Amino acid sequence: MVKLASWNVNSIKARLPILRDWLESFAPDVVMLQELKCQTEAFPLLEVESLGYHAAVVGQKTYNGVAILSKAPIEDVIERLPGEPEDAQSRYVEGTTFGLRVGAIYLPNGNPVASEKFSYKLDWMAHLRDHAAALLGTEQPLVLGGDYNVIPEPEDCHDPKAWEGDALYRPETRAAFRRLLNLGYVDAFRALHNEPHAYTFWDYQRGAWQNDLGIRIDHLLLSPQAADRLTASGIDREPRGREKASDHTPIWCEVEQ
DNA sequence: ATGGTTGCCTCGCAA
Repeated sequence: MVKLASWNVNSIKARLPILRDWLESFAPDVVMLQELKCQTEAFPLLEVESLGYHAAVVGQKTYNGVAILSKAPIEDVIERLPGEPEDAQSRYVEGTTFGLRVGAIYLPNGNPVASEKFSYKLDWMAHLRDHAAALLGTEQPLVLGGDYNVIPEPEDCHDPKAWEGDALYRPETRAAFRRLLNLGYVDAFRALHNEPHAYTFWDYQRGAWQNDLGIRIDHLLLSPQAADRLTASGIDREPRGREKASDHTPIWCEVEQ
């Protein structure tokens, strides 16, 4: 069994105490991290290695930044989304570990919609789709996980009306996410859970966590060969309730070896 | 319609 997780930590430095506790207690084999908000050289590599993990890190000062942690070596790492070779933003890292091809994704937020940020998001999603399609051709078990900044369906938020017009819920955004699924990828959470209002992100503001006013925007997408082996999935709400929490909480799945 | 919060790092920007 391989236990994989994804977590937008909203600053690796600010989250290090919670991350350390969670790695020890939850003990995932593979973790996809987003929003490191630090340069690659500033990543706490020794700390992570002392907890028993290898790491592939693509950092950036102040913004973005992604990593894969794994209890096994990570091979054949790529640090950019193919098709976005000159992307100045660190939003993608991919490698092979435990016999799985794993991609860690921090998809652009895209707000405000009436700006170039939204077209950047849609372009990025088109490139992700192209790459995800190419990967399927390899017939490997694939896990593309991360903060997609996409609310797939109305039941993935508390109040769809409140999200109308937002880049996370725009029809173009949801269609682009469906185009990814339509290639043959499976949402590891939705494949095994049909309950609505299961969230992965709660805003720091307006008591969103206390009132469970969240959104489900972090996803683990599995290729058919990985989905065949899916045995469990879930959302670990525990870290979101802690002091100095990230605004996201970890999602996870288990696949048979 | 606005503001509320966090993290960066420098007092504004992104989320």
